[in-house]
Amino acid sequence: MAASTLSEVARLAGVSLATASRVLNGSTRKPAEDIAERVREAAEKLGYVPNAQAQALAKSSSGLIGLIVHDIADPYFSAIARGVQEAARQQNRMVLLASTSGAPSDEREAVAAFAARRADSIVIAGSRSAAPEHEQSNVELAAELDRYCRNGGHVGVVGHPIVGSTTDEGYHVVEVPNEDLAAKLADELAASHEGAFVIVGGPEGLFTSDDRIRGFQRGLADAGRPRAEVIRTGFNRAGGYDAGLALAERIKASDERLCIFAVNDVMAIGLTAALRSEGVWIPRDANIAGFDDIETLRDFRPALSTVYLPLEDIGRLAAGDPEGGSVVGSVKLRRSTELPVESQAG
Amino acid sequence: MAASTLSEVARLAGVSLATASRVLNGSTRKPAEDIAERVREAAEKLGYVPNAQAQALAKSSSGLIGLIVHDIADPYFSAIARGVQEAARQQNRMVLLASTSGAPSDEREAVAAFAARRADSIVIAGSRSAAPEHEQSNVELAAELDRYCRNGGHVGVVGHPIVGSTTDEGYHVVEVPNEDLAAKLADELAASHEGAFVIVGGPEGLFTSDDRIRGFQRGLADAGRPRAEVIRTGFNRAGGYDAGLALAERIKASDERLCIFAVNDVMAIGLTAALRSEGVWIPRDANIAGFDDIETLRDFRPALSTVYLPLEDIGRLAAGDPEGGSVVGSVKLRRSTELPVESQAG
DNA sequence: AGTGTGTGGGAAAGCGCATTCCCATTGCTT
DNA sequence: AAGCAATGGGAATGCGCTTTCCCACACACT
Repeated sequence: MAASTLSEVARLAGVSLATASRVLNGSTRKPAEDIAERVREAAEKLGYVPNAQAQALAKSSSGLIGLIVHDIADPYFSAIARGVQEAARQQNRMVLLASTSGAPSDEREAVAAFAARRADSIVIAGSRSAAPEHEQSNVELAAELDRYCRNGGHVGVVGHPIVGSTTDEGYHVVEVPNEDLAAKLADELAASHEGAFVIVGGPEGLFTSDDRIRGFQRGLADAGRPRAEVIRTGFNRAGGYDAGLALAERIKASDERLCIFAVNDVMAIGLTAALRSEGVWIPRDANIAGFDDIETLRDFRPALSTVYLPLEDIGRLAAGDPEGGSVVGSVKLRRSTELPVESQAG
Repeated sequence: MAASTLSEVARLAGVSLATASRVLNGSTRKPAEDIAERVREAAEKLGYVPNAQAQALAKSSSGLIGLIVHDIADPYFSAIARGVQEAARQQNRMVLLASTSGAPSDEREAVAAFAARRADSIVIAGSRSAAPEHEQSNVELAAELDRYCRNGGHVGVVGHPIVGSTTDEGYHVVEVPNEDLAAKLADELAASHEGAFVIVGGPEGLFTSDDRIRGFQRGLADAGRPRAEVIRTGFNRAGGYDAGLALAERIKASDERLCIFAVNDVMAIGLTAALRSEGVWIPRDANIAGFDDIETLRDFRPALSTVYLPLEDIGRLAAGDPEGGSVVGSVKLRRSTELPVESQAG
């Protein structure tokens, strides 16, 4: 990646380095117009592209925003990424991407890499995990982030603060009202569903999942309904699918009508697919609700009852949109939790 | 983003800058173990994080891969992004992201920004457009890329070469057999569908779309079928939806059975949604096929006949996976293009 | 005419690091 | 024991740029 340099431009234009710099890369001092023109011409002729690395080094600000997600191909994360990307564009920065499949140790590595690149800020979008096997890595991650913040970095976290983090200067958490929204969802579902509820959740310790489970249970309790049974599985489509296979048995074996809450849409889709493959129809034989209101899945039928989350805004906020704002979601009741019409119910 | 520097570490460890550098950032020369240990201790104590910018400047290689997509939240692109991300990880690099909504002028800007950051390579994933209003921007984009390549950059393009590009050193196109696969799809569909075909394509000039249209027409011709009518619309869900609304009228007005090929899955989904909202059922009243076999949409029902594309591999290849490999897709016939069972046909 | 003020270009000092070159030391060889 | 290569640490240079400081000059003022 060799390219022509500022000093080449300066030489060709017959001016000093300082002048060339002032002309080409916005400074407070504006050289005379005739000189400026000569410099611009020279730059054009040489195909000069300023070296951002060198600029960053000289003025110690890289114009980079680091984004950490579990999986960029997951629609939940790609929606957030879009928001981050937009914010970056507005701030005239660029987004550095890191996917970690959720392992805190990978996240730590990513933070270190971002810190090495002197990213101006870091956005961590994946859900935090309090699982015992992650404890050690979490501590290290927290340490890495603290160090980053102490050195003047800004970090925006979606959902929950990093476990064990001590600093809070430069620290910024975008609170997602997972628990409240899940409670509200439970409440609204309880209004139309009389049977039992089952929750299909992610692995124990995953905050996002746990929050939604807790909220849902609270909502049920407030509505005077018994606690729902919780099935633990993977926090992705495959997890939902597995749970679906297990539940299909139960549904076919009894004639109790179940309302199943999968803690995210992608899981709900997997769940539905499994049930369908076993001959269980939604909403004929059971009800299903999800969470996130993923855009790509809205055309899915039966339309999924879910909770809308402004993912793009969340990304924007985490990336430090100066406008600020807070996260409000809303419950979307759709066909997947309607009572079956009599004529279909056979 | 101030942080402790190598020279601080060196001073604390009581060694020279050179030695500290050799210890901490893999060099061919390995200092003695006791000294190395002292340096590492000092680094640890100071929380030293090497400045990648400075390293890049010193050894002129940034470890960055630039990725340009139309929209990171589009599942097509996020799947490719995942592949790029993986390749980057293997190469020990990081991914710089840029979304451009498909405007060549934005793409040019992104390339310039990547060049400024001295990205080692650039991956351009969005489809090229030959639309007249983009002509000027395309020329500029090509120029920018040529310059980047001339300066030693590598670029990987998915699908088609940049219009008007002259260089080919460092230039690398991942060919996607859109046309052939579309032809094959048409061929297989022609085997079971007797009525007319309609193609819902993107705007004229968009290569990916045009290729698929051309291929589909060729496939029809080879199967001895008349050319399909082509409807031009947006290359996204909204475009598909609009086309669906228009087609619903026609379908309801005649009793001819249509097979509609939407040039990508997301459009096909929009199309289906529109038809459904107008009371047209798939596959009862018409057939629909898409393209891409987007993972998230596979659970969609009626299951979409489509063409599988190894998007992740495509991303990996474009990012310069040393393993190489070529892109092979395959036709997936599913329920959306099956003939309706008699009992449903009423 | 002499001093003051402002204007605008240039020289040079870093920013944090890799790397080349140099030199002192050590351990061998004959 | 003298001469040699090999080993390993340090000084210094440069990567490309920004920015401070300095200086020459032009103009206006008393």
